[in-house]
Amino acid sequence: MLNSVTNAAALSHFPSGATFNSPHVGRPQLLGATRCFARNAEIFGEDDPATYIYQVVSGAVRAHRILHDGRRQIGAFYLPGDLFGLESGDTHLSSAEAICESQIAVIKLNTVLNRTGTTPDNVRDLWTLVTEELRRMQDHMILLVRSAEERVAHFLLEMSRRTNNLGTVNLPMSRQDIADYLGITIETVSRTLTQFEQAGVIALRSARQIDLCKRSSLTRLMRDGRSAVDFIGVNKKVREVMS
Amino acid sequence: MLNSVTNAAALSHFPSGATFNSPHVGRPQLLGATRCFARNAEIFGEDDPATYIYQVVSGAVRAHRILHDGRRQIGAFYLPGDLFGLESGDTHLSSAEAICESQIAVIKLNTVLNRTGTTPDNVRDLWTLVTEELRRMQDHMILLVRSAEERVAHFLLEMSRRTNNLGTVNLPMSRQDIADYLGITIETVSRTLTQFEQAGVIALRSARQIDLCKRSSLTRLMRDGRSAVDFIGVNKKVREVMS
DNA sequence: CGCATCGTTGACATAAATCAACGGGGGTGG
DNA sequence: CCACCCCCGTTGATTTATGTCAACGATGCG
Repeated sequence: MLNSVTNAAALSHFPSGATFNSPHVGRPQLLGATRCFARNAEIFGEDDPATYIYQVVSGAVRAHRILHDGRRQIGAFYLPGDLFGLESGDTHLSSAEAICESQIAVIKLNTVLNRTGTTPDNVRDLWTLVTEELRRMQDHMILLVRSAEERVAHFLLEMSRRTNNLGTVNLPMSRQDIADYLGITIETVSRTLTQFEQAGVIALRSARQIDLCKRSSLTRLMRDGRSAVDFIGVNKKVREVMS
Repeated sequence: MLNSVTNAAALSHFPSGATFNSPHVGRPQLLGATRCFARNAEIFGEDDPATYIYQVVSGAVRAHRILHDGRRQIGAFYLPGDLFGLESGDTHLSSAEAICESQIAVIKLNTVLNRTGTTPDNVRDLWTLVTEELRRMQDHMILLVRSAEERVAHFLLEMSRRTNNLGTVNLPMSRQDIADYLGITIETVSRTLTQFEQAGVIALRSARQIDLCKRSSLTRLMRDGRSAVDFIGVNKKVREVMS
């Protein structure tokens, strides 16, 4: 079923986590076969043998782990162009599910590793691939020790950057997905978005479609920790500024 | 200065983050040259070019990033045998510092990548190396969305496992280091340890030397989220059980 | 022995979780 | 096409874990 027409050099041109300006337009398909997954369909499960690596062709994917207390932590979202399934030794560390109907390209990991082991250049490409994933994960780790406001602002900017990078962000995922990605509750996500909207920083066209009206406010929030909602928010910092 | 007597096959036998039973005893030295670093000396800085990879020979290392608000997040501790400096693309993502006086072995990354690019087996070894680091980072990410009690319990068990795996843990790092690693404050670390001690779960021989008296309590705390301090702690769950 | 650093403890503030109720939009079936 | 329903999202009231501020104590080094 899997058609191994690719090679590692080709792989290197699409490092996991890279930024794509027009994710849905035609781009060379990296891996041989593609499979279609329905909304919420499992692509692979935690502890499944890590036989394949994957690339999103269309749609969106979430990778998650279930915690002992039943909570779900989403480690990453993958958008068209992104490679995933690297976060693994012999078995996967996370489950991966399609967020919406998605086409996923697939190739055997062994094929990649075998073909890679021929030239230093190919090894370097593989190295780039995984260090990109490491970078993404480190950034996410840092995110999880920031305030809820900062996490949501970061999320909006990240989604914008990784999709069209324009003023409007289209979110394929639910509030629960966002909450589990950011390590906060669905209520806090909702409240924070409302705060941003009341401050004129964003506009909610619909729950899944958000305009970034004052991108600079979101960026500033990241940089110096000042609230993006400035004189409207409820944070201590903000109240001090108001008085 | 650097002596490249190693090869990638040798590398594979000491994946980053592997568990070592007797970390301080002699083990084949992986990399050519070793350098000695004083307490708090910087091994490499964030955004430094990622020219080398490193292995702890003796001592201990912390890798950290400084957040915009001045806080410091420690991404990992490295103990004797651990490889580090992999968390990088062209430049390092973190700074690395010696926690105490440490001997660090060093090799040029290029040397490793060039030597690796000869056989598929070597590539597989390199793959193992970085996926180990990915695993460690994912576990750490999960840690950061748990309660303070769970974080501290996890830390104690992790340190025990990674050092002698016996009943007594010797901590090379300060409370501030632990706090920055776990994403909580130094006060919360201290209070949690005191709680554990009052519950008889641990005993503090000194601040840096801790006996794990009831390892099962710590493990249970991780597994089902029940407080390790059981009928003594102050958590809601615990109070419910008491009533 | 004195000092500085590190760690502990206490009182209080606050961000976010929890519990609960309500609203609204989109898809389905009549 | 309309209406109903169900899920998803929002909002409000309250609780709680952890942060913050402050003082004190211990430990080890010079």
